[in-house]
Amino acid sequence: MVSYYNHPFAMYQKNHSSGSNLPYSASPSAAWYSSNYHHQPPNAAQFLDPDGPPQHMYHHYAPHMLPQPSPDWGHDNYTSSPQNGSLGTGSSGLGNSPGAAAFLSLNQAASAQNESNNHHHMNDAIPSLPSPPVTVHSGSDMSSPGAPSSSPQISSRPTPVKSPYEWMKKPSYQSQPNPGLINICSAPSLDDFSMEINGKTRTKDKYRVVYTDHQRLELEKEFHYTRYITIRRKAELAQALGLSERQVKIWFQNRRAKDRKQKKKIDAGIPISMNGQTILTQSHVNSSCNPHSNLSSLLDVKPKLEQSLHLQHLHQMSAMGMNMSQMGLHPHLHSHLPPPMPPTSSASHPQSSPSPMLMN
DNA sequence: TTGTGTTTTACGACCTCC
DNA sequence: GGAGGTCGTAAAACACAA
Repeated sequence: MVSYYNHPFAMYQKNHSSGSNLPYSASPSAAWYSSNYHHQPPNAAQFLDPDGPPQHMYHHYAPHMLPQPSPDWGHDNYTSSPQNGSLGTGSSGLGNSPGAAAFLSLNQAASAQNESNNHHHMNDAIPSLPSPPVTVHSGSDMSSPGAPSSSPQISSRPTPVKSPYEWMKKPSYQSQPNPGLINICSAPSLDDFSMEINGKTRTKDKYRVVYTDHQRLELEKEFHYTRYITIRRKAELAQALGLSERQVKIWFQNRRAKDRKQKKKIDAGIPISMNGQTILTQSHVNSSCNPHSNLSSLLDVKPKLEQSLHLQHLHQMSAMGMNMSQMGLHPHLHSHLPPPMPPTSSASHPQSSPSPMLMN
């Protein structure tokens, strides 16, 4: 079973083929293997100095300071109106497919990369975005404060679509009118939120909320910039997405865990396949210096185009010698070619590796 | 429709660091 | 002590086959 459903970049594409349990074959982990896995977590000082990370922190990650991908990169077109069901109906001239828009954005980014310099990828994109589910509580570290309303309509995901354009008709689960307003108006007080489940305190409203496609997209994009988000970026992202900082933090933790899990699968020799086509194996990981391996991260951006077309375009870009920078992606995705294999010890055995806060 | 498997949020336990 | 890390797990949400 292959499900791209939950992948923020593939949120519009449902793959109904069987053969793999992985949610997306060219997973972020794949991208990570090819570009990021050698990075170590920044230390505490880096996190704790939002305004002045050490110089090497910029080397590691500084989307605020580095040339940013074009704001078009998946934002303006198909994430422009995640709350009102107008996903993909933005200004893209490439049909109404959000994926197509996303893909177009990549190409636009390639040509407009210079223009994207000095732009913060989130700050550029987010302000124009509609309000995501609004955090109810002023505190930034509450549990699920930004959770969508308990309305089943809001919390349920979009109905799986059959037509490539079906998504245009059906509002996403998060595309209900003013979910944030619902949150604000109907959310119980903090004291009313907790309840006991098997002796554990959980939120009463929902055991867990389902993040909107837009939220996951932005989180995923941020994750591709860096596996370890800084305090500053965490706050920005939380505010931009209407999540609490705690939610952002936990999302990154879970995301890293997911990466490790997938890495273990790859290390175990379990190929990651898509549409019955094996596209990521240990050999792919080992050959991460291959230009195509950099492109593997782009496979996360699964547009609503036919995948073959998508892959074709990627290969075309590759053949044209287009690198990540030219496509407007974050420099460290391409400037730090990793060793053939990521240091498995650091990823899988935290006890045997330096703590993130040890890293300097 | 139902059962099963996977993924996604969220948390607790425990760790290190400052 | 508080921050954030990993690890393991619970349960909701979801996909898909029977």
